[in-house]
Order: sequence, then C-alpha cells, then structure tokens
Amino acid sequence: MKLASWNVNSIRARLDRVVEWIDRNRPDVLCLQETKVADDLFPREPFESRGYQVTAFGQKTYNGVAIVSRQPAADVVRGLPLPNPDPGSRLLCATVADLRVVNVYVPNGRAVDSPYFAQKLDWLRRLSGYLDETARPSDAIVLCGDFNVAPEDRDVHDPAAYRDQVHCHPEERKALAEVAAFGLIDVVRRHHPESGLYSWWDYRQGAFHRNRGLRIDHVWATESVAARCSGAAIDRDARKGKQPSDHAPVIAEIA
DNA sequence: ATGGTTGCACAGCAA
Repeated sequence: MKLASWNVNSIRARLDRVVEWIDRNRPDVLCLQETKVADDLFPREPFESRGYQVTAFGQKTYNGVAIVSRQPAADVVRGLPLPNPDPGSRLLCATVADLRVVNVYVPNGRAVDSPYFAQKLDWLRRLSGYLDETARPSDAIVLCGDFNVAPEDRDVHDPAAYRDQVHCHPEERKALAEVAAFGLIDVVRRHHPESGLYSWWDYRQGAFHRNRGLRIDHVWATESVAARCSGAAIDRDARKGKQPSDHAPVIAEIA
C-alpha cells in the first residue's frame, strides 16, 4: 500500500490541490496535519466520492490531523490520553488494514527560550510514553506526520545558521531519538541517505526556489513494516505552483 | 537588516 503524510496548512485552503494530488498519486492512506478545521466543517465529500473515508480530529483555526484511507479506520484514538489531555488536536491513531497508523503534528516550539519549546519537549516525551504503554516494537506501526524536528544536520540547508535553534536543538533531537528508540526507522532516510532532501520550505524570500529547507516531516516504521517498504520519497513537485502548502508530502510504499 | 509570506478571520497571532 501507498501511505503518505502531508502538512497541508489548512485543508480548506488546500482542498483543490490535495484532491488533485490524490487523483494523481492514488494513496491508500493519507495522513494530514494542520487541517485547521473543526470536524463538522471538514470537507469530506471530495474524498468520500473518490472512495476514501475521512477520520478527522480537528479544531478551529489551529492544528488538526486527519487520516484519509481507502480501507476502514478501526480503533481510532484522538489525542494523547488523560490525565493531561492535549488542548491541541495533534495526535490521531487508527488501524488501517494491518497497520497501526499514528499521525502526529508535533508542537512547533517557536523559540528555544520560549515556554512553547519546553511544551514541545514535554509533548515528545509523552509520545514516547504513549508508545511504550500502548504498543510493542514487534507491532506493525507507522508513525508519521510533521515532527517539527530536523533529526540531523544533513536534514538542514544551513546547519551553522540553525545550530541550537528550534527544529535542530540538541534537546529536541534527543527527545525525538527517544521516540525512535521505541523501535522506529526513518524510511525515507533508509532509501535516501543524501543531504539536500527537505519537506518544508519557508514561504518567504524564495526559500523553495533556492532549496533552503528543512526535513521535518517524517514517516517512521517499526522494523517489520520497514522491511516491507520498497521505497520512500518526498514529493517536492507538490510544493511547486500556485498556492502550495509550505510542506511537501512524504510517501512510503509498503508491500 | 529582525525583514519576508501565508492562513484564519477580520487584528494580530502562529507558523
């Protein structure tokens, strides 16, 4: 099956482009982030008329995640669990076919010296805890989404400029490495070790044209799934043209 | 140089 993850920066603003992308790429599962819409206003019809079902966990204005899938989504979980529920809609889990899909929109963190950065670290630690408590490394799991972290310097167009900055700070890289330590593999990196591969480019100053980007969107899989993964890629072309999202889709082909 | 662009929602914040 083809699984993709895409931060669309508003599903309503991006609907035509997302639908066109689906028609062209025919994914079996499409995980969306930053849908920025309450569930009752999610534009379901274009997906349902194409044979997909939409499982949404959104909110007005900010955040929001959704799983668009050909096959039914079972055992849906919305949000990191109690006793400290996340006020933002940032985590959506569902079982599709034999895969446990965990779709996340990790907090941005804004700036390393801001309280939002501490909340980002806390959120990543809670994600680690959630995986440890609810899943096993031998399960067939895909963790994908906008992680808002560039794991290594080869994921950054200008590592010197980003050194110790948000998206690249050692503390968030460490927190993300703890998530990976559950037993998850970066499937894009497994197939593409080269630098210069990014998933997000700022809207400003021609960043995309100059390929000044960051690889902050990821598809990670447990070993049993990674072993079935015949290829993975970032669809850079989806960042081109009129009114794009600032992120490109990340795609994995899983047997 | 602290700029610049986009989305939401209609001012100013978040990214």
